[in-house]
Amino acid sequence: MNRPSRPVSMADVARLANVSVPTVSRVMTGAARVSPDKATRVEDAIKQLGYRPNGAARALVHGAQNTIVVLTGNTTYYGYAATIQGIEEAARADGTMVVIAVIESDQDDDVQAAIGLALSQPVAGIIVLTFDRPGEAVLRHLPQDVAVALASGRPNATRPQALIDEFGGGRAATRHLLELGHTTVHHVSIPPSVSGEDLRTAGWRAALTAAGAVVPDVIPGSFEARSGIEIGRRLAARPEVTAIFCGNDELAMGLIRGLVDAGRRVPEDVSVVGFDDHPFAELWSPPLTTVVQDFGHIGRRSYDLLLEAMGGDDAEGDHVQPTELVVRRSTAPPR
Amino acid sequence: MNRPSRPVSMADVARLANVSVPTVSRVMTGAARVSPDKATRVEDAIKQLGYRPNGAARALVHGAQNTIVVLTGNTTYYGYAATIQGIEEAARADGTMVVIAVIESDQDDDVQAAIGLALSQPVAGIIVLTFDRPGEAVLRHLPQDVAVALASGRPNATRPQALIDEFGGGRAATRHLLELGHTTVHHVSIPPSVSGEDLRTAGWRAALTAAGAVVPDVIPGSFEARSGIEIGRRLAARPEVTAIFCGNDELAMGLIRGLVDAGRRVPEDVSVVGFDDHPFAELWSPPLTTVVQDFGHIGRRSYDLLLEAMGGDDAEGDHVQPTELVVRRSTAPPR
DNA sequence: CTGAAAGCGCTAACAT
DNA sequence: ATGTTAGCGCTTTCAG
Repeated sequence: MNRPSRPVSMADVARLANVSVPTVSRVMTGAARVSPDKATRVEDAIKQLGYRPNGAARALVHGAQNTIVVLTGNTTYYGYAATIQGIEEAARADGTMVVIAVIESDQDDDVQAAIGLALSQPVAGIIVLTFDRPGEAVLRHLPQDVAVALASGRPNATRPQALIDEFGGGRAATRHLLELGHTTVHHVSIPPSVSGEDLRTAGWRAALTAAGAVVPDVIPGSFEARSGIEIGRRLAARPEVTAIFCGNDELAMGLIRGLVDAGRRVPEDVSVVGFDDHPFAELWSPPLTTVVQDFGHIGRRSYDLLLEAMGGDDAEGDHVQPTELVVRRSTAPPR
Repeated sequence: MNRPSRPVSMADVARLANVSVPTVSRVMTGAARVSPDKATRVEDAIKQLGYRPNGAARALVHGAQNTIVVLTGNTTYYGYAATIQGIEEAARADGTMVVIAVIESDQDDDVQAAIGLALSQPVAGIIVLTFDRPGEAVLRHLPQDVAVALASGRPNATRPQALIDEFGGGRAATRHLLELGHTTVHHVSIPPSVSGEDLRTAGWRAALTAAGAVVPDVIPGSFEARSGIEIGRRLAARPEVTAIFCGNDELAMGLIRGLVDAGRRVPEDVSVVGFDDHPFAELWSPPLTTVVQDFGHIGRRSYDLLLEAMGGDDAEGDHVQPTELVVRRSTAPPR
């Protein structure tokens, strides 16, 4: 494996093809016409030397145009992974590279370190996934002089964002349960991204209030199924709990698991609704009623918004992506 | 949102601090001592101007040292996401940026385009996730003059790689089923990364052969649960099928779903083993017996190997990560 | 300890 | 059409 003495530069190509460096550049970029004769010589030389342009040099000349950074939470969570996949698809179609920077802490110095590292790259713009606390922390530390777009569930007045209608989703889920005849709906929440309440929870509360139903205490959960299991076991002991709306599908699936383990039947004894339409939601037993959101679309959309922002348009492209309730078999009227 | 006229450069800082540009550089990098007086002035100026170093310029000077590229398949698959997470953690601890380039096609031109784009970045090295066909295609197109490490399931003589013992895992899963008393074990395979057989399948075959058991035809599946469901429904009609080893957990969970839908009980009628230990495997009903692999470890390990390769060490660091069978409740002796 | 000068690889502007 | 010159922002000599 002979590691190279020195990478092949444009000058090497020029020398071999017997032309000037700018001519090679013109052949590469197609910025100006080159005589067919020289063009061929250049192309041969490029092939022969295995020349690849140096992105750093290009970026130096006209400020990076083809790399963006995605600031995200733990990418093994389905929502992040799927959103990033959407961003990546859009970017790839555009010839843009995507740098992933994971930020798992909301400590100021961690966040600042990550941002600093990301911005020290030749970067054209940033997409922040603000689905959680670290995401929100990033927003507080982002310099003003970079193009930014958000993919998020919480409206933010100051940045263009691809927004999921979390409020509407939470409300729809709750209404569905109410319409089935449940007197009230309990709620297991995901950790809020800012202090206070996340919007899924707010939608739940609004639906309950509008219907004049009792609003039970929120049961705080994590993002993970494991916490759902435990909560399910606990709730199984409370016969008055007949309908539960969970902040995400992992929680809901875990909850069902815990409920069933403890002897409750779903949906006969307890109805459960999730949020996200995780790939496994449909395969769960029972198949999970949930709020569908198109993460891929959100990702692609946030990329488009970033492009606009990079173009200097101050178009506050608030675009709210509607959610849709999918009724499967984890919900039924109370007995 | 006043987008800046021009980004702040080191020269701006130097001017404001009344020092020369190299002095600012020295303060930033700590490459040489600077008088405390000037150092303070420089630091103040940096803060005041919100100066951030330009990575492209740095990369131009001494060839990118702090960005690596990960070439991967669809990142919404758990295995990829978890491996990438491992790489990212190791890289972050090291102050290295990670560029994700997704390659979903194994068409030569798609692969080449993606590689070209990735390498036009100022990149120090590449990690290729060769769990699938596109991953293997990448290997054929990778230039010789970049540092490369692989995270994969199939040994490759020419590159350092963090290797999962897929063969051993497949064999262990099959043996387990045989030891329970099943006369043979059927196999639903994931798509092989190269023509021929993947190593999970090979391990299955070896275990069967060693035990003198009949080797049934391989049932080809995809990576997704959906295909498992369909196969499960079909297999439910064959009472002689009492034990099935699936190429991954998604397939296994779908398979169980299909089996149960069609009236077969798991594990009473049919035992099922998966591969990967997907986060949901444990939560499935019944909890899935599976082969655990530590993707995070593989990711971190491949990063270390890349570092060695970048250091010029030709250490063919073949490191085989053992797999471990976890027996849960989806397997039992045949009736 | 510090500034001046040179150069990383490329592209844009200017002359031919 | 093509070569020459300059310059992107930074680091690294090299003087002093």
